[in-house]
Amino acid sequence: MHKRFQITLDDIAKKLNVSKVTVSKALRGHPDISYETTQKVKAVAKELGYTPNFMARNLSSKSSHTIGLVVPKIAHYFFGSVIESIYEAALENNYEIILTVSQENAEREEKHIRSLLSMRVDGLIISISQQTKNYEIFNTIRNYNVPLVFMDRVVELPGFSSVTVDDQGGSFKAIEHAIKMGYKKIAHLAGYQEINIGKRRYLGFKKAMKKNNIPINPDWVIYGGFGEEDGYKGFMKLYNSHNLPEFIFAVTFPVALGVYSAVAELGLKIPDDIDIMCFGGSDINKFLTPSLSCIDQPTEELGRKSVETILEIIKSPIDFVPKHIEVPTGLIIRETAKGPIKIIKSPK
Amino acid sequence: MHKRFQITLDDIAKKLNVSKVTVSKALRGHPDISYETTQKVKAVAKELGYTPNFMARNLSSKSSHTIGLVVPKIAHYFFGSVIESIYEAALENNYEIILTVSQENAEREEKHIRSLLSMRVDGLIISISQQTKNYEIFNTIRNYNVPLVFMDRVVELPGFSSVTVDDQGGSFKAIEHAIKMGYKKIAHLAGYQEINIGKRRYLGFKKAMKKNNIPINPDWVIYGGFGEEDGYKGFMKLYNSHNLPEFIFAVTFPVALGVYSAVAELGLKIPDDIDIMCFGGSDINKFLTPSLSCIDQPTEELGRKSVETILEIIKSPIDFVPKHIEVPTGLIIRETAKGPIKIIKSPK
DNA sequence: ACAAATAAAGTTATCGGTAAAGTAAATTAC
DNA sequence: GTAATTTACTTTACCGATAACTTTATTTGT
Repeated sequence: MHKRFQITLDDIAKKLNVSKVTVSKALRGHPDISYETTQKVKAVAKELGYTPNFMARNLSSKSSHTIGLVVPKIAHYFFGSVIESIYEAALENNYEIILTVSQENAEREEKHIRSLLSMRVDGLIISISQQTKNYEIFNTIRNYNVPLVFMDRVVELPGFSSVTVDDQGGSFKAIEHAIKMGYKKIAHLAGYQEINIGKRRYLGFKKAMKKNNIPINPDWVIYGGFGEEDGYKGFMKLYNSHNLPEFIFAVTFPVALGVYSAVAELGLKIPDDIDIMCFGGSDINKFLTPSLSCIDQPTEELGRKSVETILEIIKSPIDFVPKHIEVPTGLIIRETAKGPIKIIKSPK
Repeated sequence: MHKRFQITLDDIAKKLNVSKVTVSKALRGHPDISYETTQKVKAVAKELGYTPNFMARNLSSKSSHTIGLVVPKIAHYFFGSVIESIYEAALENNYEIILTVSQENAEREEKHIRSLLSMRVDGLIISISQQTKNYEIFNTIRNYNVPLVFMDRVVELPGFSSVTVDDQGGSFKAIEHAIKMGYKKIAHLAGYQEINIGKRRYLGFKKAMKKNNIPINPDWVIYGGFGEEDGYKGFMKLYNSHNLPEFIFAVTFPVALGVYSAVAELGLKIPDDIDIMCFGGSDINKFLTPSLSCIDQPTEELGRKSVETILEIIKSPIDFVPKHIEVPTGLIIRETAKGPIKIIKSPK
C-alpha cells in the first residue's frame, strides 16, 4: 500500500525537543504551556502542515464533535434547504455534519443509523423515511444514550425531542382559506397516515371542515405517498370517479406537482377546472403556471432549531427533558386558491 | 459527562473467555478462527448489540473506507441528483460518503477539505466553488497522497483525475441547433470564465458561431455567475442595451430561470420576444411555461463514474495515471428553441 | 528562610481497534 | 518416528491523539 504522508504530534515534538503532550496542549491553548512555547509549537505545526488526526483525537477524547443526519431525500427542495441550514448552523457551532440519505428506504435508514453510531456521532438528527415501521433501532439509540432529535418526520416515542412545523395548524389555515374563498367541494391528497406529517395535516383538514360544517366526502380523501407520482395517481383517481371536487389540498409540494402533470395531461386548467394549494413550497414556485399558493414551511428555522436542540442535549445530557418544538407556518397566496368567483381582468 | 453505553471487543471476549483479537478476527471472518468460535462470537456480538468503533478501527487499520465529497451547493437540482447517485454508488461498494457543502465559498471549501483530510478519508471527490482561486490546498492534498477526483467543476492541475460532462460539445450542439432553427442574433450568458464549465461552454458557443460564420456580438456575451440572480441581472443588461438578441444560451439551468423571471417582470414572452435554451436541466422543467429546451447532463452517470474513478485510484494508487472522463450530453427540445418561424397551431 | 503554591513541563495510561509475531497442539510428510 | 506444517489461538505492539498524574524549578507567603 502506498504510504501516506502524515505529520503527527511527534514530528512536531521531535523538531522542538519537547514531549508530544506539550505539543498537544500547546495546540489546544492549554494554560500549562508558556506563551513562547505555544508560539513555537504553532509555528512549527503550520510549517509542517500539521492536520490533527480526527480518528485519534475522537477516540481518545470520546467525543467526535460531529452530528449525524439522516434524511429520506436530498434532491428535493424541502430537504435540500433544511440540510443547507443545518450545515450552516452546525458550522457556526463548530460541529461537523455527517449526512446520510435513506432514499425513503427503511432498511437503508437503519444501516445508516448503525454507521453513524459506529462513528460515535455526538448526536443524531433524523427525518424518517415514509416506509419506516420498525422502531427498534430507535430504542437501540436510546440504549446507547446518543441524543436524538427528530426533524419534520417524527416517530412518537417517549424520550426523544422533535422539531416540526405546525402541520395541523398549517393545514387548518389552508382549508379555512379555501372555504373563505368560496369552495365547498374540497379534496385532500393526504399522504401516508402512519407518518406524523400525513396524519397531522389530515387532522388539520378535518378540523377545518368540521368547524365550517362541511361534510368530508370520503372519495375525496386519497391516501398515498408524498411524491410527485402519488399526486399524479391521486388526481387520476379523483378524475376517474367522475365527480371532481373544486379544490385540492395536497399534502406536499411534490404531490401538487403531480397534480399539475395529471391536469395538463387531461387537458384541464388550473385554477378554472380544478383549484389547488399545498403544504410546503419551493423556490421554483414562481415559475409554475399558475403559481401555486401554499403553506410556507420555514426550512431555515427548522434546520436551525434542530441543531440548537441537539446541541442543548449534547451539552447537558443529564438534566435533559424532551422538547417538542413546533415552528409556525405561513400562508402564501399566489395564483391558485383565489376562489371560484373569477375576477374578469380589465384590459391593460 | 454522561457515560455512553458502549460494547467493545473486550466485552465479547470476556463473555466467551477468548482474547479480543480472536473476537476481532472472528467478526471479520478471518481464516485463523474456527467455524464454531466464529459462530459463537457472532452470536454474542449480536446479542450484546455490538457496533464496531469506526474511530478505533480506522485509526489502527489506517483506512477509513470513506470518501469525502465537497460540493458548492446542495439545494440545487444538478448537485442534488449527482450527490444522490454518488451515495448510491458508494453504498454499492461499501464505502461511506462524508458530504460537505462550500456554499460557493472558497474559504469554507478549504476548511471542509482540511476537515476531511483530518478524518483521513480514503479519497476526495470535489466540485469547486465558483470563487475558488487559490489552488494551494490541492497541492496539499497531493502531498498527502490522498486520491482526488474533480467532478464537473475542475481545477486543471496535473496529477488529478476528473469526471466532467462534455461541456464544449454540449454547448456546440445547443448553438448549432439554434442556428439550424433560424437564429442569428445569439447571446450567451456565460458564467465565470475562471471555471472550466464557464470556459468550455463558452468555447463550444464560440466554435459553433465560427463554424456557421456568425460573428459574435460582444454585447451579447455576458459574464457572471451560475445562479438565478446572475441570469436575472444578465438579461436585464441585455434588455437595457436596447438591442435584444433573438436567442439566449444560458450557461446553467438556474441562469435560465433568472432570465424567465426577468422576462416575466418586463412583460415579455418566451419564446416569442426572446427564445432561450440552457446547459443542464431539472426535473421541474416540464412545469415551466414554456418548458425549457436544454442540454441534458447525465447526472446519474456523472456520480457513478466519479465514484468508480476514485475507487480505482484508492485500490491501486501506485500505478495510477490521471484519467479525464467526459460524459456525453444530450439535446432535449421542449417548447423553447424551436426557431423564429412560428407554426400556427391548428385548432383542436 | 523555609514550607506552600504555582508554572511549565514530562510520564504513563488509555481510547478500541488491527497487524504482526509468538505458541501450543494437532496433523502431515517421508 | 521425528521434523515440518497447519490450525487455532494468544500476546505484544502500535495507530495518534488526550486525560490524569507526576516532576522539577521557580515564585510566593509569612
